[in-house]
Amino acid sequence: MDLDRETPIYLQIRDRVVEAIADGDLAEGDSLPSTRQLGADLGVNFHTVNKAYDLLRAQGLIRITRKSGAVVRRDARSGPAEPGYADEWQERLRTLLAEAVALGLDADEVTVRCAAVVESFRAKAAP
Amino acid sequence: MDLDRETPIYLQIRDRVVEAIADGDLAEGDSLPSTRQLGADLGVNFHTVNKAYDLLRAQGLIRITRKSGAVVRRDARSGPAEPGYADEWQERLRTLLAEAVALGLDADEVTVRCAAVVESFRAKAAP
Amino acid sequence: MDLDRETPIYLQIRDRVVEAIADGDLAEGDSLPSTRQLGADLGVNFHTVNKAYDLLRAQGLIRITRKSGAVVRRDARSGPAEPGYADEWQERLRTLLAEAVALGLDADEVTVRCAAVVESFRAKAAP
Amino acid sequence: MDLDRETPIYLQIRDRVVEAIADGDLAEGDSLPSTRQLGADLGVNFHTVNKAYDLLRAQGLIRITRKSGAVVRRDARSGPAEPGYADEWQERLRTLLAEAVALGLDADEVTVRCAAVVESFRAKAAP
DNA sequence: GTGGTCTAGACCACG
DNA sequence: GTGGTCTAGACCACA
Repeated sequence: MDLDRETPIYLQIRDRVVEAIADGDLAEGDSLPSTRQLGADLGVNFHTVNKAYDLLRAQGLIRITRKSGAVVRRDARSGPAEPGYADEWQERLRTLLAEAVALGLDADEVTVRCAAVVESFRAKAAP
Repeated sequence: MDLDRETPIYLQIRDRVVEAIADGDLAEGDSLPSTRQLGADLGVNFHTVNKAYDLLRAQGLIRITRKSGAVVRRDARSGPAEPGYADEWQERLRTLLAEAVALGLDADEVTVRCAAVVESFRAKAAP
Repeated sequence: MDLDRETPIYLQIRDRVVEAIADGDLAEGDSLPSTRQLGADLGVNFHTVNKAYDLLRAQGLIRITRKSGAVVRRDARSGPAEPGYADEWQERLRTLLAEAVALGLDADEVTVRCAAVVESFRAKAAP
Repeated sequence: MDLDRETPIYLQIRDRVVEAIADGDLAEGDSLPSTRQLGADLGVNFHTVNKAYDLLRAQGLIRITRKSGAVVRRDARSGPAEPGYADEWQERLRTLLAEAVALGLDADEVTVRCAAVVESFRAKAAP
């Protein structure tokens, strides 16, 4: 977690969890650390962790119970995405790719890098 | 331009300009509307447009002169990206793709959509 | 800070911070006053201070977080400059030195004064 | 003259003239092109050139008469600078050098580059 | 309590 | 007529 980055900490935490799920490091049913625990580990306020978990819950990636804390609710194998999500997501993808293209990244280079990222998820999640 | 969105207006404006450049709708040398003009068109304060333009200038995409206003300084054909940019960009790409994968978008589906977006840029910019 | 000067206030603020870093009065990790605080101290609007800090961030000299405000991110000891920066900078140096020479400052005098300034940075930063 | 630069055109014109004097390309008594002529050559309004000449006159580098137009009034050999000028100039020098140092240019490197610029003036002006 | 965003209006610099 | 600067005040996001 890079405390001196422009993206808010709670978003960074969410992003790391999301990537861990995509990587297969976190699978359906796995428990996340308690907010206080993770907050202590990262050196941030547990409210900040709370906010990140809240976001993940809102997206349906985890569920939060008083008893067992935060648990991964879905991963890459848990079934297809919600209808409509893909299109909304592609809008954001389009914005991100446009930036790279406009700034001079070759179209082929962009494709290659997309493929590389996807492969990194596939490779780690498959076995 | 969606004023009721969570992303700041000035970022939305920047994103639209970046996409227009990637699409080829804006090419090197083209003029952008004046800040006051675009502000009036969008129903936002010209300072907000100013901030968007300032960001675009900081990224090297446009140049701003008092005389001719904002002019596109580089497009997809203007030469390679800054060294190091691609890697920084890929970090953000990884985060975005991870979200899709975690939420159940098939890896192949992700690849296909990346390719589709890239092609849309290539198709419009090429001819 | 001279409010009745031709150089914009926000640039004067930036310059003072840059000089403080070069002098070693501000070192990596040091905090800058909050924008509202410094604004009040200087008798200027906090937006003006904000603009100065924004410039410093764009140059990589400080980082800004909502929590801890503005913090010095690099000083003279933080490693080499960006490639290409030195040449761009030398262009500006050439313009400034040319003025002194044209107005009758002896070439030796110019050299001596350059050395004196550099030494003042070295002396204060070294111990 | 770089029309798409952040520095105002009239300042760029002034800077080029100042450098030409420091370089010895323009010597005391030499004539500058008429404002309309130079404006046409550079593709800018002659009022803009006028403003540049006005600045040069204010600094005492040229004199302007209706009859002979703008003429170089002093160059590097025309005698010592005005008292007090050197100190005011050094303030600006300090700001510029501080930036380089803060951004990681080595103190020795700065000294070397200062010397290189001074030498370039000496070499061209001497013979 | 910190910075971020947005609005609003004034005046100036540039060309 | 263009952008640049500065002021001012409001509300929100973050920690």
